[in-house]
Amino acid sequence: MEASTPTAGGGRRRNPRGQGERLREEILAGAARMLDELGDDEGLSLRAVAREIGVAAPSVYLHFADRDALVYAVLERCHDDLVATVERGQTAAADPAEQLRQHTLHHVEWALRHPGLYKVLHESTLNQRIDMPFKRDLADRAVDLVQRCMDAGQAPPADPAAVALDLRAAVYGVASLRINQPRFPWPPLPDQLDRLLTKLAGIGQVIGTGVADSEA
Amino acid sequence: MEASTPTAGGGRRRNPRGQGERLREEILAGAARMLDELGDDEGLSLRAVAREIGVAAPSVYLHFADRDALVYAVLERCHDDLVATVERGQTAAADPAEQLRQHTLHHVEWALRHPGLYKVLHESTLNQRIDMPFKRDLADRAVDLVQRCMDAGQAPPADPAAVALDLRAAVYGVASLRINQPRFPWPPLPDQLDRLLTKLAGIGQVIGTGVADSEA
DNA sequence: TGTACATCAGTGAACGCGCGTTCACTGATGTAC
DNA sequence: TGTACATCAGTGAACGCGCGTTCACTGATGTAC
Repeated sequence: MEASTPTAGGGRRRNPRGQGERLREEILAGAARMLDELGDDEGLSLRAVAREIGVAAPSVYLHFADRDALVYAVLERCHDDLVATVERGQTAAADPAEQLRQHTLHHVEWALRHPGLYKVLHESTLNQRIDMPFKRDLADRAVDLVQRCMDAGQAPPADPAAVALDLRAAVYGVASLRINQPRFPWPPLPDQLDRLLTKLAGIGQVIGTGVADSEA
Repeated sequence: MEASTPTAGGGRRRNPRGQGERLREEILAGAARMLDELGDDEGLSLRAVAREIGVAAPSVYLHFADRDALVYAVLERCHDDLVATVERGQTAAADPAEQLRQHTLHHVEWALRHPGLYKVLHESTLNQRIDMPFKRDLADRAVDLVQRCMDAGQAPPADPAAVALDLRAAVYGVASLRINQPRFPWPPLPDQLDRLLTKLAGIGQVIGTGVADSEA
């Protein structure tokens, strides 16, 4: 009922006093949308973002120091969303192995749902210019899950950091290849991920008997 | 002795009649150098390439229809070089398993030597715009090697295409992560690759006894 | 209740720049007669 | 041997464009007195 529609009729109403931060949100959302379409941070122009949300170009400077700061903010928020999605996806899982499975699956599914953003997050040249400490979050959670699989006897004992690292490389590789070569006839995702989990972490194998049983 | 130096003293001598193709080579080499430094095809400008090799910007059009055509040509040549390097690296190998090992190792080492080019080859948005059939070459060779490992009893029998696909994802993931996050303390490359070959393809395991022996 | 002032949320015009691409040209070298 | 012509390997100037960033500004809303 409150007529707070800011983008009614092509025009944009200025935010009320004290609500200047709303524009920040609009800029972030617009930039995220455009980055996801572009798949490359070099292609994103400040002016295009301003145009997209119906604001003058200099207005962006009210909230971001420069283009890099804007892209960084988008990526931080973007990574938070990825982590939240992965977390949500694994709450229903009964045991560590199933949690790791869901973690991996939801990670790649998020990537395929936001291919451009995933690319920018992991492959943009911004990575070389400045580092993004928030990225360690997801990596740390994966190490933790692998550790818990081992503790629960659902994965053979090994160095959890090394196993998680190999898993990370493979899972990222799967996501990135599918995004970058969308025309290639990739096999079903869950099967491939289960195969990788089994082979790289020993998930799904019966532990301690020497018998390797891999039934779908 | 022949004073054919084309870039002596800051100036560039026009190529002799019938040797117009030489400029094409210079453009390709210059563009490759710049792409390797940029790591992103969007950042490459035609004018910058021309400037780099000391030629007027319109001269590029004598050999390439537009910027995309230039980048495509660089990437094709670049992939050929990668394949040749990998091939050369595996000639000394005694058996298929060692060939696969060398193939993988030289692949990633080439990537780390030419990080920007590897990125552009696999991650540039040009991939979405046009496809690069020459890329299938390396993938096909990997499938072939896996098949031969299985035939030689150096890897457990399985679908070679699936095994090669998983290996490809993991190996690409390893290379790409190391390139995109150069500040991360990655473990030694050969160890990680051997681990992946063992786990994903079964290389280095004793076949047919049920005993999984993984000794370095 | 009035009014001067401060603050907030932006805007419009302008700057200098590098870009992709086009166009008509230049000048050296070969070739036909 | 001479000369007109064709070809080749480029070039210089210009076009229109979108970019990041700056600057002084505007106009609505709150606040002190």
